[in-house]
Amino acid sequence: MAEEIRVRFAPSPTGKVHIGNIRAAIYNWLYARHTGGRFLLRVEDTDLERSTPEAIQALMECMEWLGLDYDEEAFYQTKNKPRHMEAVEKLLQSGHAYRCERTSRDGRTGEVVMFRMPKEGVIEFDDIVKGRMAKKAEDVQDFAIVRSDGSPIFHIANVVDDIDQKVTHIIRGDDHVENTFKHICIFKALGAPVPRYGHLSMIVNAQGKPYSKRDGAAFVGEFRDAGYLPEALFNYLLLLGWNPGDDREVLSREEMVSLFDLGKVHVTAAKFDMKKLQWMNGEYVKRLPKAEFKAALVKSVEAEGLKTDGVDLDYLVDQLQVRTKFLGDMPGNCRYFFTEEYEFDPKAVEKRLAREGVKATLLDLVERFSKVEAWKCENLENTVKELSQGNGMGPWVHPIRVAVSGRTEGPGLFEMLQLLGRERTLKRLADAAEKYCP
RNA sequence: GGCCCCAUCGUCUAUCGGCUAGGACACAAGCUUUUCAUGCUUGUUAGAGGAGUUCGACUCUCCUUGGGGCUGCCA
Repeated sequence: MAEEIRVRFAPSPTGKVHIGNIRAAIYNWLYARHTGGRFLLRVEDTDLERSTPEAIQALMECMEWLGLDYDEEAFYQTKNKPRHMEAVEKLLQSGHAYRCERTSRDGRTGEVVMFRMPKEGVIEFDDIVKGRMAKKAEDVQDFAIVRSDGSPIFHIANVVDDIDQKVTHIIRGDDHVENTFKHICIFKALGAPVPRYGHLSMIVNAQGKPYSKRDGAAFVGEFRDAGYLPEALFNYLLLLGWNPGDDREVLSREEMVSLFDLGKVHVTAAKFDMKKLQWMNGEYVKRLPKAEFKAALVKSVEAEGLKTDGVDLDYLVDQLQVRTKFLGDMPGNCRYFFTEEYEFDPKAVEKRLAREGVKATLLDLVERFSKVEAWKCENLENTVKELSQGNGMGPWVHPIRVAVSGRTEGPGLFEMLQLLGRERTLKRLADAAEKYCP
């Protein structure tokens, strides 16, 4: 039987999950799901100040939001400290480590434990994404594995945890390549099998530097709060460094799992393109089941303390879904359907209402619309068509739109009027004529 | 400075020696049209530079240039 593949996502719970980090999680998850292996979570909570229960909670929420479910119980690094120290003891006894007086960068002096690097030979490994990697042992310095306060340092904790969690493939950020040469030596010194490695390129900004919060939204939570759909973020991040080999871009989770190939992940850094993410989100919003979109609409409306009574929501969804790029745009882009306290865009008023003759036009429309028998968009459209006599409906359509919605864009005008209903339409036309027209 | 890695449209990318270099985002134009979108059609834009290998190189090799990573008692 083939060895079971076990990968892990090992974030430090700092309260916010960076997109570069979550992309590593995505690739790990996909690799595990594709190969039928296990995706493990290890919380590297050794930084006691930042590792609060709230931070861990936030991390878990981000993973759940993206559908990154993990197998087995979450592993907490702090709980494995005895094992870290056991390993250190073993290294000390075998001569792979030694105690040493040292002064740290920030001026602390004390006795630390150093790992002894081999002094000759070549350390090499086959990186699943970067290919053959090699480095002369002499180019890697000895490094500390236990602080002067007795606490284990990342390098030893990381390796011991990977051994204890039986991790077979370590898929992590590019910034760890240099560490890998060190870690391989630790695995060997401990007599443990060296796992396979795959190093992921970084997500960078327009300047080619690592993408950070200075460049825009950089944490998963920010995208969630901005109204991005988890599947859209997931899909976009996946495409940033991998593709199925054909022109498909919008992929279902099943397709992703079956097509994903770690060996085809790109070596080069990828620039984060918010515009394309936005497009991707629009694709997912369009594909959302109507019921789901409707639920989001209702939720957003009620969140503002408004009621959805009296509005044909299903018909509104038909009109709205195709022109909504972010669920977060609601209810802003359709607020006027649910309240009489909708805002008027000053520019729209200026251009479409505050003109000579518009008042008469609107009042005339009130007259004509009130005679329409069935309040259906076709009938309303016919009414205006009669007025325009085939010369274009602009002179009527634009003022009506601004009068009833306060804005210049939105669903088809007559669909909009149908949704608003006769009473509200007539009142809004009359009120706007009074309030904004000369 | 030292070590490691990388290099196709503005961006994400296809190409695994045969290329009139394809797709997507963005941008522009057109169609549809009452607006904004959607949808459809079309267009502009790419192989960093130089050697070599080869019948043939974007694809392989080397150099140069440019970019990035690492060089902690951070992870």
